[in-house]
Amino acid sequence: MTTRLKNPLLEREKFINEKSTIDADDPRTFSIGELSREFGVTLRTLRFYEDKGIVSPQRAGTTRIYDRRDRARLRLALQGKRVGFSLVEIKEMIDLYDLRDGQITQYRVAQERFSAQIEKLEKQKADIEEALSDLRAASAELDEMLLRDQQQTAKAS
Amino acid sequence: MTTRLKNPLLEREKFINEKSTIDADDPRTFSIGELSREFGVTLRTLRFYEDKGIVSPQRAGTTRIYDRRDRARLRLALQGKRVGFSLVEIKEMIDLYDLRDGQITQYRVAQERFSAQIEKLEKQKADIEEALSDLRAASAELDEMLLRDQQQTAKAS
DNA sequence: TTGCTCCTCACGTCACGTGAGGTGGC
DNA sequence: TTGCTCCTCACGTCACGTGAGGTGGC
Repeated sequence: MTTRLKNPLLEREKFINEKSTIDADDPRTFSIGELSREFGVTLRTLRFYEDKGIVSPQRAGTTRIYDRRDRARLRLALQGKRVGFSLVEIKEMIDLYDLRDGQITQYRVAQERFSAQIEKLEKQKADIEEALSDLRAASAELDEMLLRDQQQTAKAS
Repeated sequence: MTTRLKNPLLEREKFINEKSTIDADDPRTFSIGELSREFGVTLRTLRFYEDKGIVSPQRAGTTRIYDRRDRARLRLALQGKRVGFSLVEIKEMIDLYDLRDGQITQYRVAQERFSAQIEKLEKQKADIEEALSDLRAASAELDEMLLRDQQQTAKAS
């Protein structure tokens, strides 16, 4: 039997403050407003993520009741977003992770996604660097023109 | 009187091949398909840009006829896009430039837009760098887990 | 007749923002 | 009664992509 696997994104909590421990059996529940405040997202975002199948809160009448699992999935989703995954990609990975059968294929899939995303980000970074050098050059040329223009004006007077 | 001003983005032709000279009085015209091929954009893009007021071709019946001015504006727009300006920002700047009254305030406005955009891009670049280091760390942790997992399996057998 | 180029709707995408209009319990 | 929190539509945003269905001249 393989050991119980942990998701590295779940384990790393540099960006989202979390005081309580992670325990899937904790019966605590949360309102939409509580999660909204805790994670700094709007109510609309939480409802949108429900529409996309990322969270699936219970209902008390029409009011949503989120449990620890919803909260954990939300946390993963937001960390996935930070590194540029789409909500569809995020849902696929979280669902896979939620199966928790510790299959090595799960690692492999995650590794492939991570590598592909790293490549995408590197490409974006290179594009931005190109754009920056273009803009800086254009800006410098504007400065020069302004200068030349002022010199001409001075000479003419 | 001030000297005739040139737009630095217009003068720099590193990315878009341009064999002919720039002459606003040139009577040459272009079909949508010609411009599409020349600039590597779809017909839809050209029609969309017309909708946004970036180009405004004549018509022969229903068929669009683009002139040199449309072509010059399209070129500027695509260069603006490369450095991350929105179509609205692009239109504003091109319209300003098209007035060609050589006002120093025009430089100033352009300079401010350029600086603001440089800051935006630097921010984006920093965000991507953070995302990359997060992803790389997560990826490395995944590798370690896989390794530990395999060692455990080996020990158990 | 076929092929090519052109046209106009108009809905879809992505991740929500932003009202409008209404409910429920303290 | 007021205030707060919650709800469901549903359209808007951004820059197009992607058909559907049709026209016009070689």
